[in-house]
Amino acid sequence: MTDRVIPEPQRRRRRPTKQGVVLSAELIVDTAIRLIGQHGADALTVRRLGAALGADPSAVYRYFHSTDDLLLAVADDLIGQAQHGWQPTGDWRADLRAIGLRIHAAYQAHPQAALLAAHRTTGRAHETAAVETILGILRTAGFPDPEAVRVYHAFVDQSLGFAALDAAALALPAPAAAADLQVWQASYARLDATTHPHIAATAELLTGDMRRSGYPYALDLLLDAAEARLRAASHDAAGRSHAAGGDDSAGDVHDG
Amino acid sequence: MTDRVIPEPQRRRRRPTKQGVVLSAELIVDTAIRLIGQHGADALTVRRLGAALGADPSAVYRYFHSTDDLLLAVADDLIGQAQHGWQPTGDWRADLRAIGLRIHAAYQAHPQAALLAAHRTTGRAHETAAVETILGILRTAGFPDPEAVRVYHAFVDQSLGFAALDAAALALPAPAAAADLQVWQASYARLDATTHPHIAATAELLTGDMRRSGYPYALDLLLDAAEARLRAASHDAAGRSHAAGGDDSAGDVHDG
DNA sequence: TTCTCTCCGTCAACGCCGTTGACATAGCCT
DNA sequence: AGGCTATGTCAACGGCGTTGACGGAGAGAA
Repeated sequence: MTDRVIPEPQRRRRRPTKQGVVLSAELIVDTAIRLIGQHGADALTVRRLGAALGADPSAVYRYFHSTDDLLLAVADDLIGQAQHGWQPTGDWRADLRAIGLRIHAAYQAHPQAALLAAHRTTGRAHETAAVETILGILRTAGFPDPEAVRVYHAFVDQSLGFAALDAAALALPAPAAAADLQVWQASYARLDATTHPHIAATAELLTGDMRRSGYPYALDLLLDAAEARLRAASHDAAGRSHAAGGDDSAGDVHDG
Repeated sequence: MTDRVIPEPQRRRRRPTKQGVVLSAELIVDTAIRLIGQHGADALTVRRLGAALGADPSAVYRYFHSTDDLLLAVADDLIGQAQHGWQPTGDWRADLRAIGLRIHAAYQAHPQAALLAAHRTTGRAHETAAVETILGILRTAGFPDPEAVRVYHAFVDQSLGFAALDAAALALPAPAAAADLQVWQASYARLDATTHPHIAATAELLTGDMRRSGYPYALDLLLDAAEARLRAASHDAAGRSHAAGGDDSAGDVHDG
């Protein structure tokens, strides 16, 4: 059997399962998300999903080609969730910060799906809308196009990178997650000060900080640097009509 | 059987397998990395690993408690590869930049393994050495401890996040990778200028920039911002003994 | 209403997987 | 030379994703 899936809009017959449930792709996706949220990432198996649905596990294959296909469908929901209800304020820095935090939060909410989604380019409506929004914020703020594109790239990939990293931590099987957390308290907090003086000196700060995501701070650093480059670019443009463009590192803010 | 593992340094008897191979933790890790690199992340199963080693699959459990334990060893090995042969120059910014690029490069060299390993905290020798080195660079440069820890966290997670993201792109099956790349040229380059004006205006720059990793640029932004905060902190410390600190976060540096 | 077609839920089975208990033997220490 | 035990091997368990075959149920046509 090469393919037992019929696209959702073409479905006509809805037949209840033995336990009286009427299946649909949406119901299966929702149930999968609920399963992951309630019992952890490793709770998502086709057999358990079938049980949670009140259907034979193999019925899922009438709606999705594979578990990967199902997870991508879950992921597709995510992109929309990150943008849902957002409104621009006109302050480019505040807007970018809000978008970054929303992306991060949306992926944290469904880490298992985030792991698959973070590194794919879909080209679908939600994604292109986000790209357009972010680019628009940067260009309207006054970033020259080449710089806007570079900042866009850094911003998006940093957001997705952190999202995937933090999601991966959340998506770990329970014992592995516990082990990772223990490492900081059990291992790093007890390293010898003679062999690891810097860790020993900051152990308490470290264990406190590593509990949290490093993303908000890293995001602020990125926005700091972008703002500095924006100022340098506009000073350049205002002060001189002939060339003197911001070089690679934009090191010098040669103005008052 | 609760535990059949004996720590590597305490091993005395080395007994060849039926096929004449003398096992060791190092050999198993190397074989695992080779397996992953040759046949993808899914190729790492205990049974296949045993076959590749020329040993019974269960022999692996004489060296690692579980596959997760083995994976942590793989992760630490990658960290070790990144640090191998590196020497500090004394210039904190150049040193951090070099370390970041090395981490990124080491993971790119084994993208399939990087996907599995990038988000784990191992607490093992190579990892603690790297943490100690990076913290040392920051504290020696003059970052106050709380700031040093935050910058460390942002720096490391940024490196690992980008490494994982870029590794994922490299590790995609060939057709999927081609599809992802095509999206930028086929989909984004042809979006309607009326619905997506910013994308349309920068399409050429976008397709050019998205080919490359955004990490080097993002790293420079992070170092820019860190340098600015370092300067602000030392000016504060030098110019004023009473408080008046930087507004944003980093409020109290009641140290020194 | 009845007939027909085919969708789709179900069952059973396949071949993987990680892991573990029991066993045997080879290598080291005395 | 002999014993201890570390360590490689074997067999088995329960779980996994997936698929082929089947039959009952729903919808449209007459």
